[in-house]
Amino acid sequence: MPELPEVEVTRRGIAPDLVGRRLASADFRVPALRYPLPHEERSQFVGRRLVSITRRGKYLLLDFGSGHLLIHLGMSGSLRLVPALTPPDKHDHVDLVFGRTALRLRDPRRFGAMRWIEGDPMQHPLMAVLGMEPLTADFTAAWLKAQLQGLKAPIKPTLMDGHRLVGVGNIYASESLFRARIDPRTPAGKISLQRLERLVPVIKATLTAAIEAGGSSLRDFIQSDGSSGYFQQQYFVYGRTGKPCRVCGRPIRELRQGQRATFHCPHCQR
DNA sequence: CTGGTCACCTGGAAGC
DNA sequence: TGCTTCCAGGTGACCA
Repeated sequence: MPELPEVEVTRRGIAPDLVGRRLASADFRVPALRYPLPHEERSQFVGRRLVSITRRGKYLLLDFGSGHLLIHLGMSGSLRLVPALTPPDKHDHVDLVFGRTALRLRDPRRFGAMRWIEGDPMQHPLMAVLGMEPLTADFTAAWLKAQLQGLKAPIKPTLMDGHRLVGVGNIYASESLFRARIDPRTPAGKISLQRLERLVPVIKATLTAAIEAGGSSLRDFIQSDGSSGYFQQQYFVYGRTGKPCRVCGRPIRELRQGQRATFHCPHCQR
C-alpha cells in the first residue's frame, strides 16, 4: 500500500510513541530486504535516543543523532508498534525495541529497504536522486511544465517517476489524473500550462485527503493484532475496471503502461 | 538524456 | 479439489 499518504500516516502513527526514547535492541530475522540489513552498523544506533522521524518521498528517516536509519516499505511493507516480546509472524523481519514497545517491520515481498546512513542523509545516493516533494509550495504548475518540457512519454508513468516527483504511486497517479480530467496516455510534454494548473492542486488535494483519511486509523499502529493500519479509500477509478464512472456512469477502462495497470474514464479524461 | 523492459519476492485470486 | 497462471501499492539496473 505504501505511497506517500500511507508512509506519512505511518510516520504520524509511530512518531509520538518513539521519539525521545532509547533504542534498546534491534532484531533482524532475515539477512536482507532489497539490500543487506544493517547488521554490522547495528552498534551505531543501538543505545541511541531517537531524535525525530521525518519523511522524504516514500522513505522514512529515523534520526538517531549519530546517523539516520532509512526505511522504505516497498510494495508490501508495513510498520506497527507491538509490545516487546510479541512473537513474530512469518514475515515480521525486523524489530526495533524501544523499552516496552517494539517497532515491527513486516514485508512479505521484501522489496522494502532499511539502511544506516552517516552524515547528511540527503547526500546519500538513494536520497540525492529524489525529485520534488508534492506537498510543498515549490511544487507548482510552472515547475511541472518545465519538467515535462519535450517529454513524449505518457503523463501517468511520468508522474510516478520518483526522480522528478516523489510520492505519487500507481493508485494516486490514476486518481489524480481522473480528478484533473487528463487522459493518462497524453504525452507529458504536450499538456498545456492551463491543464497543469488544474493537475498540480489536484495532486496535492488527493494526497492530503488520503493522509487525512488515514488519520482516523492512526490508532491501528499501536494495535498488536496485526490489523493493517492502513485505510480503505473511496477510489474514483483505481481497481474499478468495468464499473460505472462515478461522474458520468460510463465504464471505467483499464490499460497497461510500463507493466502497471492504469485506470481511467475515456469520457471524463481527454 | 529519454524511453522501454526486466528483476527482485511472496501470496492471494482467478482460471482451468 | 488441485494445479497453473497472473497479478499486486516500488524502484534500481540495464539496454537501445
